[in-house]
Amino acid sequence: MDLSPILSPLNDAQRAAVTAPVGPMLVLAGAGSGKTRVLTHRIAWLIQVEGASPHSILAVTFTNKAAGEMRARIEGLLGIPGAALWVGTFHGIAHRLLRLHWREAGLPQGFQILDAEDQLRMVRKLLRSQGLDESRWIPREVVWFINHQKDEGLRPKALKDGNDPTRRQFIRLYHDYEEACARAGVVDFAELLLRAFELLRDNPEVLRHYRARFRHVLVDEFQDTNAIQYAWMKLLAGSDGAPYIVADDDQSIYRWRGARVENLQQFQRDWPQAQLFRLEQNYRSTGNILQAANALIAHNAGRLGKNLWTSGGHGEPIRLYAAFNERDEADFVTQRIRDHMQQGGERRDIAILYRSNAQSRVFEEAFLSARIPYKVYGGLRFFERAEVKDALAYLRLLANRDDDASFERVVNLPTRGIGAKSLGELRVAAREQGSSLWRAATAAVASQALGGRATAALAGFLQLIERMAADAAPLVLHEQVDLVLTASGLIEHHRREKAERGEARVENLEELVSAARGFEPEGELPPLDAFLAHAALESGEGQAGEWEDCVQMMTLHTAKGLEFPVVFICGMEDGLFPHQRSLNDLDGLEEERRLCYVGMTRAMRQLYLTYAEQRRLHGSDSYGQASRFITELPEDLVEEVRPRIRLGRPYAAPTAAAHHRPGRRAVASEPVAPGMRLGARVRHGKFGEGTVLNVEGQGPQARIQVNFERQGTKWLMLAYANLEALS
DNA sequence: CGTGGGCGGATTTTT
DNA sequence: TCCGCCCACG
Repeated sequence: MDLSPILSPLNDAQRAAVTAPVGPMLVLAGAGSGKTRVLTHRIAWLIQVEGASPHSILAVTFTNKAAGEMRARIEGLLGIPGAALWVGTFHGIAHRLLRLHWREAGLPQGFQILDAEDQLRMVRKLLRSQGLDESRWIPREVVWFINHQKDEGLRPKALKDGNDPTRRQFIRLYHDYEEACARAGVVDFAELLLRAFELLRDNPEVLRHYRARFRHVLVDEFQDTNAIQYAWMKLLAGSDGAPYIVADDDQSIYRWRGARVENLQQFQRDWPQAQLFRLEQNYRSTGNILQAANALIAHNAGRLGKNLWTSGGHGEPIRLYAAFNERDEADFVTQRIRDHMQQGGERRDIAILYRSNAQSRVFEEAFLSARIPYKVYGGLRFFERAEVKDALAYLRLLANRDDDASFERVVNLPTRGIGAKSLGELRVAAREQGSSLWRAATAAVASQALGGRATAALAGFLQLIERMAADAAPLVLHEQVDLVLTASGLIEHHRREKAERGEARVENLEELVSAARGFEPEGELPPLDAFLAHAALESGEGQAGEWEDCVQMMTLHTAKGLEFPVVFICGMEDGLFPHQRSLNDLDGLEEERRLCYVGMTRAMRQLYLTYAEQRRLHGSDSYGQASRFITELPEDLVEEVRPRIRLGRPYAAPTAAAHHRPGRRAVASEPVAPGMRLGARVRHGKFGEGTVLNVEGQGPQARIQVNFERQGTKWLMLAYANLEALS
C-alpha cells in the first residue's frame, strides 16, 4: 500500500503524532503548526493502516467551517466519499443523535431548534407572562444563567438557591423556561448538548451501541470545550477508549462562554496513559513574528509550555504606529494598503483585526473614501435576518404546530387583525391548559372564546397554515418555500415596504428559495425538517459576493484559525485591548493576552500594531496609553513608524477635521510654532511632558491640546503656554 | 396597528 | 455616537 500521500507531507513531529499506536493521545499543536493536517492524516492512517472502519470514526469540531474542511481533506486523502464518517460540530452531532433517538431522549419526533434570538424572545415572553419587571430581571441575564447552567450540565433540580432570593428566582425561571420549551417541542443550543449527554448517560444500551461503534473519537480545538462537551466526550469514548485530542492552550479565548482550558489537565487525569505530542514548528509566520508572539505569551502563567519556531528567515520587523487619534490610525492603514497594492499585492492579503466590532466603522469610512473594497466579517448572517426568520417560522409551523415561538412570530405577520390583546388571552389559555398556543387557538376558535372579529381572524390564520401544509405536502422543498412566501403574504408585505429596505428583503426571501433549491438533505429526515435544522445550525456564512478582492476586517476572535500575509492589529490601547473589563482580573487579562497571541500569529509576512493617543468612542473622547502588550514585546523586534511629515518639514497642524477629510490636503501655511505638530513631544513648565493631540486656530488665537503624562489632557493657549518642543 | 422619538446601554461568538 | 427597544400617539 502506498502510504506516501499520508506520510510524506509531514515533518517528524507530525508523523509521530499521526502514526502513533492507537491509544489515548493529546497533541499540543501551536498556531500554524499543521493541526488540521495531523488530524486528517491521522484519520486516514487509522483507516488505511490500522484497518479502522470509516464507520468507527467520530471527528468533532466547533464550527461548521472546520468540519467541512476536515471532511473535504479526508476525502481528498482517501479518494473516497466520506459519507460513512461522522465529522461535525458538537452541536451537529448531538442533533444527529437526538434525531435518531428522540424517544429515548424524551423529545417529540419533530422537535425544532431555537437559535439565540428565539431563546431570548422565549425568555422575554416568559418574564412578561409572569408579570416580572424586565429591568429587574434582565432577559439577557436570565438567558445567560440558563445557558451557563446547561453548559455545566446542571438541571434546575440540581441547583441550590443558597437562600439567595435572586438566585431562587433565576432557578425558577430556568425551570419554567424548560417547561415552556417542552410544551413547544423546541430545544436551544445548549440543550442539544445536555440532552445528548443525558441520552448516553441514562440509556445504557444506547451508550453501549455507540461506544462499540465509535472506537475512534477525535476532537479538534479541545481547549474550547466546556464542561458538558467534555463530559459527553468522556462518556462516549469510555475510560478504556482512545480519544485523540488536539489542542493549543495558548489559543484558549472562549473562557467567557464556558470553555475550560482545565479540561486539558482533566484529560490527562482521566487518561493517565495518554501520550503527549508537541507540534512546535510553524509554517506560517516569519521568525520575528514568532519570536515576538512567544515573548508575549511567556507572560502568562500556568501554560503547558510550547515554543514556536520556524526554519524560515526572520523577515521584517514588527511595525508599531502611534496614531494621534482613531482617524489618523485609519489613514495610516489606508496608506499602507495603497503601498501594498502599488507593489503588486492583493487586497485579500490584508486583514484588519480589532478587539471590538465598533472599531470597524472608522476604517470603513476611510476605505470608502479611499475607494478600497473591504469586507467586514461578523454582521448578521443570512439565516439570522428578520425576514428570513419570519419565513422560517412559517415553515416551522408547518413542521410542528406546537412551536410557540414561531406561532407568536407570524400569527400576525403580515398583520391580519390578531393583536396583542387576543394573543395575551391565548397565552393565558395555553398556560392554563398546559398546551401550546396552536392548540389553545384551535380551542378558542371552536368555543368562540374571543371576540367575533378576533375569532374570525384567528380561524383564518389556522386555516391558512393547514391549507399551506396540505398544498405543500406534494411539493419539493424549494417549491414549498416558495409557496409559503406567497401564500403567507410575506413577499407581498415586503413589496409594499419603502423602496430600498423592502427590496433587499424580497431579495433575501428569494435567496431563501435558492438556498432551499440548492439544499441536499442527508440522512433520513424529511427534507423540510432537514432544511430547518440546517438553517438553525448553520447560520449561512459564505453567501454571494465572496470573491471580490477585498481587505478583510474582523475581530480578533473571528480571525482565529485564519492566516493573512499582512495583518494590522489596531486599537492597541489599555482599556480597549486589553479590554477595560478584563483589566482588573488576572484570568481575564491572560485571556486577552492569548487573544493578542492569536492575532499576532495570524500574520505570515508583515505585522503592524497601531494605537491612538486619543480615541473617540461612544461619543466621547478618551486618552489611552499604549497597550501593555506592546511593552511586553522585545524591543529589538519592533520598529516604530514615525508619523510621516509631509513636504519633508513640520506642517502647520490643521484642525483635526481638515487634516482627516480625505481628498483635502492639509493647508501648509506657516508652522504654528516649530515642533508643535500633531504627535510631537513637548514639555510644559508645570504639567510636565506630553504629546500634542490637536491644534486649533491661527496666530495669537491658536490653542493646542496636549495629553500630559501625569496631568491628563489640557487645552492651552499656544501664545502663553511656553511649551518646549522635545527632539 | 404602525411608526417616531426618547431612553439606556454599549466586549468578544458559535452553535 | 449609535443602535435597539419601549411606549405613546396618529
